[in-house]
Amino acid sequence: MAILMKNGNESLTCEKNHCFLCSNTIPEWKEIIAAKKKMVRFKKGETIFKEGEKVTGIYFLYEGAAKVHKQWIEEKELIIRFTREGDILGHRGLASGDTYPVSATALTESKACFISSSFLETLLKTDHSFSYRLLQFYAQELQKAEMRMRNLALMEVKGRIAETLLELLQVYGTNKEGFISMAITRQDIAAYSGSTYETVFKFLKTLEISNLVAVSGKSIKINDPAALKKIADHSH
Amino acid sequence: MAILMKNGNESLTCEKNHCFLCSNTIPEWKEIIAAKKKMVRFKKGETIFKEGEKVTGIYFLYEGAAKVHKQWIEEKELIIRFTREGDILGHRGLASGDTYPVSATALTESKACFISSSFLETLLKTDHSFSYRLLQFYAQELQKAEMRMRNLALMEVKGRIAETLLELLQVYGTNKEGFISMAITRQDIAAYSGSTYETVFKFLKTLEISNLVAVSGKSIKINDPAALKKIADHSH
DNA sequence: ACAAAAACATTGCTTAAACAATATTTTTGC
DNA sequence: GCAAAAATATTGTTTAAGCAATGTTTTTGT
Repeated sequence: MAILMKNGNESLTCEKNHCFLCSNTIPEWKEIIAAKKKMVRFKKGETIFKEGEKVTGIYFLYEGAAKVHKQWIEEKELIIRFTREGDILGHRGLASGDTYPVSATALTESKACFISSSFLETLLKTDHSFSYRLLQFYAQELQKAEMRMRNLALMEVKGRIAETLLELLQVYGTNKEGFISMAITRQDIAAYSGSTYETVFKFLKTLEISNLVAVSGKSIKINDPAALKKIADHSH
Repeated sequence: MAILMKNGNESLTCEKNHCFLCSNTIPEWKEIIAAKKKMVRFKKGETIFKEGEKVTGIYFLYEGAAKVHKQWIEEKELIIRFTREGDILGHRGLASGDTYPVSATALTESKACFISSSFLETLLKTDHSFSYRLLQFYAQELQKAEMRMRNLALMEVKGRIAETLLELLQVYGTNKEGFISMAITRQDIAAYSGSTYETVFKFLKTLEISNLVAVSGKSIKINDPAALKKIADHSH
C-alpha cells in the first residue's frame, strides 16, 4: 500500500497512533483522516517547511527528529525547539498570517504525517474535543515559550547552555550507554542557547573537566543532571 | 446596578463590547455571560493575579493597562507583554497545570471582566466559533512569543530597548502631543527589554541627544520610529 | 503631611561573552 | 572518491553591558 506521491515520497500507513492527531481525534474520523493525510519522508538536514513560505498545512512527526528555528539577518538563527516523534510541527501557521513564522528541519531521517490547512480547519470545526485539546496544547506551548523568553533574557550563557543540555536530555532521552539519544552539533547547542560555538565549546570543556558531562564526538552524556540544573538556577 | 461584591469591588455593566469575549461569542450567550462575569477593579500597581497562584479564571481588560511578567530568582523579572483595554489576561492558565505561570499587575487604575475557569470551559465546549477564534489568538500569541525569544536571544540590548519603545508606541499609541499614552518607568523598560535600569538610562540619553526621542519625566515621544526600527534591525 | 520606599540620575570599573584568527577534522554532494 | 563545505578545536583580544557606589527626586502609604 505504498502509493507514490508527486514528490517521490511514499504514502505509508500509520501504525503507531502516537501522534497528537491520532490520539486526540474521535475514532469515527480515523478513516477519513487516514484518507486525507499524507506521509512525507525527509532526509537528514532536509527542510520540512521554511519561514516565510505560504502555509499549506500541519505536520505530525511520525518518526525521527526535527528542529524548529527562526532566522535573523543572514547567519543568525535561534532554535525554538527540538522535536521528537509524536510532536506537532507547523501549528503556528494557524494564526491569520498565512506564512510560516519559523522553519523546521529534519535532524535525522524522518517521516511526518501531513494534514492540509483546509482539512485541519474542517477537523477543528467538527471535532470539538480535538479542538479543545489543541487549545490546551497551545496554552502549554505558550507557557514554555514564556519560560524560555525569561531564561534567554535573564540567565547568563552558561545557565542557558546547561538548560539546553537538560532540554535535549528530556526530549530525546538516553541510549543504553547513558548518552543523549541524538547527535547534536555544538553549533545547534549554540543556536538553541542563543550563544556562539566558541562559548559552547569552552563551557562544555569545563563541564567535561569537572566530570559533569562526558563527550564523545557529537554524543553527550550528562553525568549529573542535578548539578546542571543548579548551574542554570544560579546563573545570574 | 452596582452590586457590591465580597472584595468590595462593584459589579458594573459592560458597555464597550470591545473585549475578546464580547466580540467573539454568539449573541445568544450575551445574557448568560453578563450574568456569569464579574467586573473587577484594580488600583495602579495592584496585582491582578500572581505567578504560582491557583488558576481561578480568565480576565478581559475592560479599561486601563497592565503588564504580564514572570519572576526569576528574587529581584529579577521579565515583562512578557504590555496590555491595553480589550486584551486577554490569564489565558495561559488553560494548560493542564493549575497555577498561573505569570503574574499580571495593573499599570493604571483598571477594570477587568472576570470569567471563572469552569464557565470558560463550558463556553469553549459550547461556542465553537469562540473556541476557534481563541485558538487563532493563541497561535498568534505563540508567534509573537517566538519573535520575542529570537530578539531576546540574538539582538543586542540597544536593539531590544529600541524594540521596547516601538512596542509601547504600538500598544498604547500617542496622545495629542505625540507622547506615548502611558507613563512607563525606566525600570519597566529594562524589565521588558531584559536589561538594566542603567543601560536603559544611558541609551535613552543618547537617543535624546540624537533627537530620535524626546523625554519628559516618564513620558516618551518617539520622533523617528523608522530610525528606531533601523537600530533594532541592525543590532547584532 | 511626612516618612519610607521606589524610581531616577550619573559615573567608573569589571567581566562575561562575542569576535577574530587560524588550523584540523568530519561530512556531504556530485 | 574527492573537492567543497560544514563542523570542530583553540586561544587571544575587544567591548558591550552588567555591577557598584552615591546622591537626588518622585511616589506612595498611613
